[in-house]
Amino acid sequence: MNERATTGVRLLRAAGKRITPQRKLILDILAQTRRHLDAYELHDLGRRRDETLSLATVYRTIALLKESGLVQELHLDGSHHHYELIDRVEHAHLVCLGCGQVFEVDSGAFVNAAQEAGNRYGFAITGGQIEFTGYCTACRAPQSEQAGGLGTEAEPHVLNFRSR
Amino acid sequence: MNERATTGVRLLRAAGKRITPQRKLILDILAQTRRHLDAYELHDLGRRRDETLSLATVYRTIALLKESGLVQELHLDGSHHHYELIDRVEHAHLVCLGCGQVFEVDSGAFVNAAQEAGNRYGFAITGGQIEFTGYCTACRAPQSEQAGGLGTEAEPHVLNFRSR
DNA sequence: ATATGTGCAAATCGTTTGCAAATTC
DNA sequence: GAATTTGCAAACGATTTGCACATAT
Repeated sequence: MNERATTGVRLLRAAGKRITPQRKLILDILAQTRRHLDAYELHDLGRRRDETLSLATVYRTIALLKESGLVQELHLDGSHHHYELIDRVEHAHLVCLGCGQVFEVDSGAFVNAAQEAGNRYGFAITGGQIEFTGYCTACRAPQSEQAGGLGTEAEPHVLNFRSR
Repeated sequence: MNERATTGVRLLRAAGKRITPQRKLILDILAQTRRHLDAYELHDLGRRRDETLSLATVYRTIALLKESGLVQELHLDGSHHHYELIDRVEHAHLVCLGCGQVFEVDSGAFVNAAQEAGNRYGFAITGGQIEFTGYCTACRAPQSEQAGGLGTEAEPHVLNFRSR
């Protein structure tokens, strides 16, 4: 079992929750998958290792992990949710309206701005989601472009794509 | 009819869409309401001026306005969507996990960070949503009870994430 | 005149829940 | 052994859709 999953198990146990094979399985899948998974995918992947895993358990486990602060719920599109293990590394999501891919980018600047905004309004920030829509390099090409290209274009980390 | 609503009508018309009393009504409500409305509220408010307005039309109109770029869909909680007329003023949302209130904070810092991130990755940003969860000043005080058991330990993550 | 939009009711989709059996502590 | 968790199927709430009628252009 992945190290991140092991950490998750420890935290769950510390929170007084029982450790079941289903919970371990789901944690492990979340821990070793780079993409943002939705409940259906989680169920699907889970069944490859435990055929009897039910969708209801997937949802209940997700809820548990959310409550325990281990998992973050994302709203990448209007129709359903995606989930990811909460990482110490803050990041923002860039959702391409052309191909549907989701890119993850570091977001130190956003976090700083958030911290500042929080302080200014007396609001204690515990988490959040930063998401931008737009067009990735590939999807931009066919149309008019804008001279925004810097010489050095870093490659964002590709995570996931989905058609609706 | 509100000025913002009038602008909306003009834009719709320009997009080759027909202007119906229902659409005007919904635009007008969106334009003069400060809160972020969900479909149900929109329907409810709409009916006060047109009793026959159907929920289906509300949804269809929202979809139309989204497509036309007039309305933004927000994911303020896990269960359903909220909508707001798109404004030129960028802002982030602070969602209080205690009372559920949504605070809007204007923030140039986020916009700058977004612009920079976009350039860096060759991603053309067209819109987005910045949302943070936490506790507002009023809800901050009452927050340490949760001692759900024997020796339960608190860890770095904020527990007790609440979804509505 | 004709394409488009509407209300209604039924359908769909993601998600939640009641219950009895199975499992963890 | 007691309390919790599971799978199943049915229930749910938000959103969508098929259809016949009404309306905007």
